[in-house]
Amino acid sequence: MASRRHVIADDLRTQISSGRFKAGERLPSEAQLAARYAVSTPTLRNALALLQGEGVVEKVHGRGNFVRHPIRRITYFGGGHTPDAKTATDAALRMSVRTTHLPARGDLTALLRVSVSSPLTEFLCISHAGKSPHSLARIYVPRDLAPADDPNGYTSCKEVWARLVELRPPLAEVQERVNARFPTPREAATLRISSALPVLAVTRVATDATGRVVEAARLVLPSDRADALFTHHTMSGDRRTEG
Amino acid sequence: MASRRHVIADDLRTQISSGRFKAGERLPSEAQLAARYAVSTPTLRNALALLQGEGVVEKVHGRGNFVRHPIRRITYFGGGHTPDAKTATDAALRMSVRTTHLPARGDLTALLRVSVSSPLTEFLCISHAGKSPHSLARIYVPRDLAPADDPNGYTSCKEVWARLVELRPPLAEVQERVNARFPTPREAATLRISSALPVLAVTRVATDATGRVVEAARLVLPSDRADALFTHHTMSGDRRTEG
DNA sequence: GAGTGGTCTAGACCACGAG
DNA sequence: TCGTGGTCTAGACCACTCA
Repeated sequence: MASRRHVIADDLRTQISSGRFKAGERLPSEAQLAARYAVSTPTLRNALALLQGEGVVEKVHGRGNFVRHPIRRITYFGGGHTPDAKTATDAALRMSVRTTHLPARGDLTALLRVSVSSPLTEFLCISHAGKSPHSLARIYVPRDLAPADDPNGYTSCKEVWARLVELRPPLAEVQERVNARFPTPREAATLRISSALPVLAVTRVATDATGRVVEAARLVLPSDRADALFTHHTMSGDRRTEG
Repeated sequence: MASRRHVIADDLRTQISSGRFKAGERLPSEAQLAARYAVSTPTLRNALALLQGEGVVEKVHGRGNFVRHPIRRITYFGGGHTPDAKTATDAALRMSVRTTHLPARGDLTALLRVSVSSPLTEFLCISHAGKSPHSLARIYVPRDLAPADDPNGYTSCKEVWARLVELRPPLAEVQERVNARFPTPREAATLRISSALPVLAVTRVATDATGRVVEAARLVLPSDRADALFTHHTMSGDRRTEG
């Protein structure tokens, strides 16, 4: 009982992996493909949406559907690594930062465990690879732990993070909650992805030894270009409950 | 530039959160809602798909769309916890296990770092809450680390895991790769979810002190009912690269 | 302006669930 | 059998990209 879109997606996938369509190449237009498979455009688009979700195909509005270069995926490393350590592993990634000051409100108060209107600093980080954005991070820290405004502005993410780490106490715990969802229209526009492409949403909360939340972050990773990787080393004597 | 489905989804969401539609209640049929909002059925279904992705609405084929009971989400705990520890946190969860023996093939050989046709044992675990399935796990272990077949069969997951843990050396590292994708048709049927609902896919690889892979697992968590949570404790002197 | 994908329409037919 | 959701059709119109 395979639906039509799956049959078409399977056929295109094998044609791509067999080299019939090469990486970076543009596929025939959706209208042509629909005619070739004798289906309507919505059905063909559903098939392409499957391949897009697998990271095999990339849709670009107004230009066409393109075969993705294989495994140009970025990996988010969880477990205490900062974006700085993350980007260090992939030098090809550019990252832009925008700093804003704002009062705590809504669910941010619960995340950071601060009272309403408590002063916060937001870092809006967008990483790019080539011309298209790859991931989006909104990082919140209490104002007193954020670097003072630099009249020159911070040009690089690295610079901001170096100052941030200077200011704050060592982290004791990093907790990351991960789920899959669709992007908000705003996120889809910022990341230039289809709103039908699921994203990996990571909510990261870092606390110091006193239990104070020193950083909360909301990361949005498009599923077609990013994974998250969590590594846990079991120390001797630290065997978790396994029986 | 809010698309129609987002407007409708927003309206329904506020009606639900305001108590206009109560938890467990059935929404009007899609045809009725489409008429009320003066849109076509596909558009209304897109709006419902958004709410379904948020876990606000649950679709049941042949019966209707239902308002979900709030936050009946299960959490997958990453970082060295086994399913046993996971289920212990939520006693309401039933879990069924099916054991199969199979030779290593395809990407399983790479995951477990064994040669092709190397003997493996697969545990297919499906957790249920109430009558509907909640998550799916395929766990693979080398045959020599798997408990021998019990003529009585293992009735509970707990029993299987107790035997499994007896047999294997203590874990040294647990690595979990997480991404978001759409379920395969098979997964969608097993979990009784729509194939348009994204799932959280976790690939877990556990190695012992010698570097041998003692367990590989593929977990599928429907995004409307499950999160994954990773907690990392920074030991003193174990400050990760942060500068 | 030509060609592309993005969204939507107003139906059709099939598959599922319950009485 | 009936009402439900699941899938699909054959268009339409708008937004974006590029020459």
